Amino acid sequence: MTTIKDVAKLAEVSVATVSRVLNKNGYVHSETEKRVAYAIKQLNYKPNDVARSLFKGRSKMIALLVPDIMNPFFPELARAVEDMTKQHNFTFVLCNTDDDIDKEMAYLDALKQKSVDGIIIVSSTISADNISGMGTPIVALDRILSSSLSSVTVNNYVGAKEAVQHLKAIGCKRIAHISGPENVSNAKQRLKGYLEEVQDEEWFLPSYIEQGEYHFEDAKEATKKLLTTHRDIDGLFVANDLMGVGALKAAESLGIKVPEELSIIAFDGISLGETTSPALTTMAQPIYQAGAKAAEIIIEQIENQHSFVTNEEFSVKLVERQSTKFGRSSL
Amino acid sequence: MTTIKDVAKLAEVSVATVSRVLNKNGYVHSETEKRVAYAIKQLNYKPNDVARSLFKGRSKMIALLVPDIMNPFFPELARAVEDMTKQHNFTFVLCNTDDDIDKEMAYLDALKQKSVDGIIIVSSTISADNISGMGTPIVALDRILSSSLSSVTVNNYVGAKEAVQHLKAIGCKRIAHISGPENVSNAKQRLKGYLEEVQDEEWFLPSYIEQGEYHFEDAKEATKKLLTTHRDIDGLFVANDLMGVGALKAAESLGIKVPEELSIIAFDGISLGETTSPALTTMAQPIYQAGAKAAEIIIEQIENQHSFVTNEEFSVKLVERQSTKFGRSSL
DNA sequence: ATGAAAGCGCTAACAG
DNA sequence: CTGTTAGCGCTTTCAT
Repeated sequence: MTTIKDVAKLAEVSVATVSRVLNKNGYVHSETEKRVAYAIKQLNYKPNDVARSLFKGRSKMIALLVPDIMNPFFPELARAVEDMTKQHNFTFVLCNTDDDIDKEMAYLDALKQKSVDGIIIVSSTISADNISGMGTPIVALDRILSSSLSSVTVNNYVGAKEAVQHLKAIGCKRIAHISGPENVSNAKQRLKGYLEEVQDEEWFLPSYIEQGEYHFEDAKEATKKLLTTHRDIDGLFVANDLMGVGALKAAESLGIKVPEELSIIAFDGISLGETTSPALTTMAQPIYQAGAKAAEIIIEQIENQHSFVTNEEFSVKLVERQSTKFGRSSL
Repeated sequence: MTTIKDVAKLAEVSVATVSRVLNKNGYVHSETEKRVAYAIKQLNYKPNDVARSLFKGRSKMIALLVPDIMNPFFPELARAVEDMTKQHNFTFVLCNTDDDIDKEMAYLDALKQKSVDGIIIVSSTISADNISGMGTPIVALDRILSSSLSSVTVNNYVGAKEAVQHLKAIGCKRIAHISGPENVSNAKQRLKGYLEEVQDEEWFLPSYIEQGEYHFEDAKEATKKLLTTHRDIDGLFVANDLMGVGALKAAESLGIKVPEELSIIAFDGISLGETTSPALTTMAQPIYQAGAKAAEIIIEQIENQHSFVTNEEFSVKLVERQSTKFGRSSL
């Protein structure tokens, strides 16, 4: 491995001078600089990041912790964070936590020991205590962890209301909800939005709500149960797209036609929703923008050494595909 | 930040002794050990990995480079690598390359500068020259890069043949192929397997092969083109599942019923194929096993400092779902 | 404009 | 069994 010493020797200067040209700071004669640059090229020298990190206490790394890398929502989000971090010359590290507090803490520890500069985290189990005194900038993404932490989210409550309003608008008379995990802030907000829209309807029953994890299979089972007990449901708002395709499958297996007999709308706007038949109507989040924004915030905090709490909330947008159909009121 | 010195001071020993109990090597009196352990707990001390890495020249990190994190195949693969590396106390780093040689080289450089211990790479652009003299163990996964490199793959050729044989067995008379990128080794093998099965059939035409990237949209377009020019095709072998769902969508948009009028079989066995209607028949790879095996190999190479070339090839298995249907011969 | 030297936190001889 | 010390490769005062 070639080190700064080798370069110094070849260029016949001290290591300090090499370091100066490497970091473009301090004075160095243009002649000397040329010699050093030449030596660097000659030896194909690359500075050792580890040594640099040790001295600086910083590593030029940013990590993203996500609960489930197999849910396509998170790769899309990760993609955005990756692009933005790379653009600012940070190395991007993606960590999968299974929404398991132990894994999360293990990662947080490991990352701290590696002098990671900033952490973006999607979590529902971490509390403010867990991260106080980390000494590393942290921003919450997709889910709110604590009011003392910067966050980037979408307006889940309003989006959920709009989803239900859409179902009403196309003529649905009995609207049910497959909700997400109760400990996840965005699932709670989506449920709240749903409730706000339906709780005063005379047809509403608490059993119109079926809960599941943010997984395909879970949603399939939940939907089957729901549709079996309530054959009169003609509209379904599902907490996210991954569950939405599960709901689609469940309806199919029960011989219920979507959208003719049942309209389904979900939430997220991931591309998975475009691959199904019928394609899934959804409240689309600006996923890429959200990820990019989180990255921007963390980079800002890192580079300016501050920690103002910023809370960014994007809004979601109805994307009509084939799983909802206008004119149902004529049934 | 609390360092080894703080612990030494509190325990009233030298830093060497603290280091000894930390690494459980060398002799240390059990009394002293207790004092040190107590001090460590007291201060909640965690050794600084950066300093450790600098000294050792190793970082306890393993990286996986994948071409497209948005293709669900890779998160599944990543999941396996992650589990296995974590199990051996390595930190796992996932990098997205877009199959772009510049990004790949940039990552390889960055990872080397961070003293990453081993790299698992899924690539079709990297050549042996690019990685010779990296000094870091590398293993190729999913795609073969060079005969001098350890690799973990599946038997694409045989799998492809079996896929076509399945279509024949259920009575397909005109079997076409949507192939993957021509520079990707597994796509080439799958194409070869297809050709081997069909080239001597009297109905075979070169235009029964349509090529595309490993993407949903690409496959959709390719399939539309294929099915529009050849209305007599009744069997379709698609290079991977992501493209397979694209093909499904294309057939739907042309009003061609799957599997009644057209049987479709793809390759990979990712869970995406279970979410569509009809669900996708596929040649399933042991994705998790392959990822885990690649991780095992790299860990072996790291821990035993050797670099025997190992080539592991798994076989694939037919998973019949709804996009292929028996009894087509009676048409 | 340049070099010498201290030190980031840790480990591994070496000496006792 | 324990402490002293020399680095790992780099950056940054502090001299000159």
